[in-house]
Amino acid sequence: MGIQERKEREKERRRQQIMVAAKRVFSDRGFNRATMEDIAKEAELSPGTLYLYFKNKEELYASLSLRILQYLHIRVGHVRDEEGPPEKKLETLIEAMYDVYAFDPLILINMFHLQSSETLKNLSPELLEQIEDLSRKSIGAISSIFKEGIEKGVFIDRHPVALADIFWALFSGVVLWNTSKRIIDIRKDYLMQTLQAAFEVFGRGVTRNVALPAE
Amino acid sequence: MGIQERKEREKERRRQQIMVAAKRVFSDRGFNRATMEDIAKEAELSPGTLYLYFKNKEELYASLSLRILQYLHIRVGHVRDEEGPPEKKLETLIEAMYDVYAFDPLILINMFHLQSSETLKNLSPELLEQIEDLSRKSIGAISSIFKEGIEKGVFIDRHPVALADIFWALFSGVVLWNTSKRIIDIRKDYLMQTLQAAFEVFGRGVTRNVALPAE
Amino acid sequence: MGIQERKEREKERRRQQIMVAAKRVFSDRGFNRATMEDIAKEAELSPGTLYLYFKNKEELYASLSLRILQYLHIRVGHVRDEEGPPEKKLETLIEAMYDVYAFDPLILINMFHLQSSETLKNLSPELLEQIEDLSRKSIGAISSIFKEGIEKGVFIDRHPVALADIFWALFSGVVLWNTSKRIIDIRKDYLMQTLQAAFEVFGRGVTRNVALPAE
Amino acid sequence: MGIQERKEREKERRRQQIMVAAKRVFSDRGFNRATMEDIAKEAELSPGTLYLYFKNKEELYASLSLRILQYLHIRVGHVRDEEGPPEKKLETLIEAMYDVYAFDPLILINMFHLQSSETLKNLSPELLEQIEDLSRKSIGAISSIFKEGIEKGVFIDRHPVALADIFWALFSGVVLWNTSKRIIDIRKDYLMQTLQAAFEVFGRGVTRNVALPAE
DNA sequence: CATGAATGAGAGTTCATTCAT
DNA sequence: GATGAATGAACTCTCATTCAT
Repeated sequence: MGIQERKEREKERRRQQIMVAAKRVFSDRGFNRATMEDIAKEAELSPGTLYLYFKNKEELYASLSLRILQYLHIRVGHVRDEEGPPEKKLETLIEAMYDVYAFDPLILINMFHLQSSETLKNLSPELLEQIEDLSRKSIGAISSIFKEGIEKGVFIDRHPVALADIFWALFSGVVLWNTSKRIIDIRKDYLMQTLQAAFEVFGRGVTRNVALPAE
Repeated sequence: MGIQERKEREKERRRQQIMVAAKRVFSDRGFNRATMEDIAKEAELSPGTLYLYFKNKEELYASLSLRILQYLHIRVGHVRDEEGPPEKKLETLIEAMYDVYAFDPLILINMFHLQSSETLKNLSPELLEQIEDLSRKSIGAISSIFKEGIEKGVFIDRHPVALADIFWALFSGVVLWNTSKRIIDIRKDYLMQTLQAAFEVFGRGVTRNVALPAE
Repeated sequence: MGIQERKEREKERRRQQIMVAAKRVFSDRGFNRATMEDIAKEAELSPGTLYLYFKNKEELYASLSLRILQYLHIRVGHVRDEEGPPEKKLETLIEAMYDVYAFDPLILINMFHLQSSETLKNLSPELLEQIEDLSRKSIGAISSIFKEGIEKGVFIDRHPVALADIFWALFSGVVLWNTSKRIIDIRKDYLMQTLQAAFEVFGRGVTRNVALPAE
Repeated sequence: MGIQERKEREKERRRQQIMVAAKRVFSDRGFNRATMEDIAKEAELSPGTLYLYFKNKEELYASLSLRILQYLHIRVGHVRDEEGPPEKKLETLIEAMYDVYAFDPLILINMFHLQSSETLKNLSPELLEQIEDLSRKSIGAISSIFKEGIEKGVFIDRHPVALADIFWALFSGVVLWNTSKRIIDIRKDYLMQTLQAAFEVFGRGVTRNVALPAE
């Protein structure tokens, strides 16, 4: 058993090693321009080995997203389950988003690309299922937060899933649009300011309150 | 002169014909899986002809975005220049977004993909310049609207460009996230509802008002 | 008839116009990298027009050689037919070579390339026949000069055609090798000195004389 | 170590295998008409494999020349370094040329084509450097031979490099011109006789001697 | 398990040539 | 005769993937 376990651990380590390399290469060159050989070199492995751990290039790419989705899932789960008023939870949720971004910015952007792309259609059913599952659960958890807020009269009475979608769309939209602007003008990076303002606007917009705090 | 003109018109028609075909194929298969031969077949032309009108595949892809960017630019310009209070202008701006979406949903999604992708880096300088220019001007026009609103005390006092970025990011984020959800579950399309709610939240969030309308 | 003639002349003028353009483009870019469109642009004509005057690209290329071959043929013919001792004729022959080179260096190099290349195999029988004919006649004329010299005891008793071949090979070899050296080191061009020395060596080598002039 | 060595050897064998096939195909069809697929088929390999050993078609073509250049370099080096009077060295040098020709006639002709062609300009700097280097050294060695002969009063007092150029130009010119004649009239091949006569003429021409042997 | 040489289908692109105008 | 847009075959080259070692 001990041997079994060690082998398992080693196998997992290898996977991580590959994913770390893949992340770097995909981030550098983008999905198309990155070759499996590039990744193999970066991981100091042979191309063949990559295929022992990942079915193909697309799955390797998608696998990167999985980790961050898991992290997202855990974090929003915690936010949903914590004690406190909805306003507070929204605040914590926003903080979670910053952490999700900080967890791995490049992979996050990778994932947003993936989400809205052709690649999604060509994944193996199992992997697609995992991605869907984590996405659904995360959106579900966010929805719950808004649902609670609506029920407590704190948030405006819109479909909780819609609010969750909007929240997520705003987050991903700002990150992507910022990336795009930086491609054009590499010097300026206003992501944090823009995200902060975006969440502020969202908070104000979703909050029902008559007596808004003086902005 | 008549001949010259006719030729010009025909040339433009050919371009359109190719772009229509390209749009279909790119939307169907995505950028990578779409081949120039696919597009040529769809356009009932030979592969070589495509290259008489577009320098390469990426430029053809990017050219699709240009038309919608021009439309966007015109629409937001009008909104900025029209008479009326900022609240009204925001409403018109939101309507413009619906129209931009309706103008060509597939191309719009194409464009959002383009914005946040490696492809952007590989365009010809001229085309990139055009895209940048229209983007900058459009964001600039949206900024002006918010600036006016801030100065008149209607909108919260945040950097107008940040508000414009947020507005645009929200729009693109919702459209992309919706697309993503539909890949997973093809049956449901809540785009319009979600967009509406998103703009409502944004409107509420950006409006300074003491006395918010009962939602 | 006058009209007929004028048309003929104009047609010939067009041909020349194209050949002038072709020469420039072929010299600049080499056979492969030169495109028919390049040549058409250089000639300020349309690609289609080129095909009214030349069957295809290879024939256009080969046609360039024909003019210089004709010039060569005329010049060596004159040398053969002139009065004077063989030594003098060899001198005049050498002068003719300089003139052939000066007649059009680029085309001459073109022709040497053509001679020893795949292209030769793919010409139309008529054109090939013309080239062969002029080559044969020119080599024939040179042979005659040597034959005469041999018979008069001035030149060494080797097969006159062999001597002609050697003479021509030396000339083309020096020109080609010089071209090659200039590709590598563009600054130095010792063609004239080398040619002069080459012909001197040849002259000394082919002359039977017991009493060689002190060199 | 044994394994390493075996792999090295096998790799070299593969390269040879490809070069042998390439030689055949290039000789048959010439550079342009030969396709990489042709060569791959001839080598009983897949097109992709060719690119594991050669960067592109031009480099494969040029690589053929390298071997013969190396052989040339070695042979002329030996001639230069051997003991004996200059006349004897020239004789040995001429013998070396026959051997160079015999070493691989097709490749030699290939190389002469390469030397005087556009292809040369498009090689990778490293390969070009190698070719240049070997050419320079070989011409240098030949020059040394002539230099010695001049100093000893055996050869006429011309620039040794010029004499080397002439010698090489004569050799390549005769080989190329013979090839050309054989394209036209495939039956007759007087190469050996012509070469012999050419070298004889050259020897006589370059030798200073007052008392030439009766020819 | 790991390797990495080999694969080979397939891509984008070019360009000599044609032909309706 | 001249045009030049259109053709489409053919090319080089890439790279995800496989499999014998």
